[in-house]
Amino acid sequence: MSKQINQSLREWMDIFMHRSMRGWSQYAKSTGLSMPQFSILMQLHHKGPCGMSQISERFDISNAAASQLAEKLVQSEYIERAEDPNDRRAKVLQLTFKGKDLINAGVEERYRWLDELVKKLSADEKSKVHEGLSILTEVARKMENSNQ
Amino acid sequence: MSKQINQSLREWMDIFMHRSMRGWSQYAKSTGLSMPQFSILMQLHHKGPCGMSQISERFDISNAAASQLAEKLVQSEYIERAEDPNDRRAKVLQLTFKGKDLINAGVEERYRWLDELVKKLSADEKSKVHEGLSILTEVARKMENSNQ
DNA sequence: CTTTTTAGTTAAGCGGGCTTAACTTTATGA
DNA sequence: TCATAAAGTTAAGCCCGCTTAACTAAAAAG
Repeated sequence: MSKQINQSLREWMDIFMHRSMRGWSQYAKSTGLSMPQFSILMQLHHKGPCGMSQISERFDISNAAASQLAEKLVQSEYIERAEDPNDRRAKVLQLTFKGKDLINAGVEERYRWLDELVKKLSADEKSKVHEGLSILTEVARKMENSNQ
Repeated sequence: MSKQINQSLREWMDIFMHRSMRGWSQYAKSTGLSMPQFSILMQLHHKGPCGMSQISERFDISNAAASQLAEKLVQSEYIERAEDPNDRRAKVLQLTFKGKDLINAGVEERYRWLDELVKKLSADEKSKVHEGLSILTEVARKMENSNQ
């Protein structure tokens, strides 16, 4: 049994990860942004506003590199860089509307692929998939939160 | 019902994609390879041996760029570049043992995270997850194959 | 059997990401 | 309060990926 579930998780991961990584990098390319720049937008989308140092930690680059990347994103109006009211040394980075639109369009594209999948399922299959995924998602979320 | 399943697919995608993309890019970095180089290894891992032109098509870069990237991977012994016996203009790129090891280690790392997840599930939950994922994987595989 | 097309390589040059080093400004602590 | 640490910025310089252009060699087409 434990063998079986591991097997199905692995197959699923191989297919889905490859597919979606390809999708994201193609989308990033189509926007004209480099992967590092695009990844910062994704990070802000996923985790919300943060400071410059969180970016450099998250991507394991120097503060200088983070600052330069952020500068470009500010120039192209995908993010906003404001002074942190609690610490005037620090900055708060967050997506502008333009930035949010860009990411959301990418997310939608990915969703569309999922929708195609769902269309091919019977009602019974849908409910089984739903059940399985809900379980997985919930436990994954718990793990993410407890790990930090 | 269709609403529900879409919802669960989306939540799941948001969490898992973010997590695994972060994992892969950190792993790529830890190997000392650039993302473009690493992606070529992933592609060969996923789809098997192929020619230079398939690489340039897949990543939407020029033949020249593909050739240069491949050259570096050959130099560092992650791939092998041989003449195609059926067409002496063409080359066949494939992973060496060293290249396979590198990718497999990354895959294993990702699997380990999944295993952590599975540990937190009850027997009943495991079987439900297994059932749902098997359905999804199968339909996804069919779609991949029919799309090309 | 020539002509054209296809697969790949090589070199020059551009632009981007990253690092280190030097600097400014603000917060913290002895 | 004065020294030190922390958050960001800026500039110089390196490496890398990518493109275009010029090329070789082999296959396909006429």
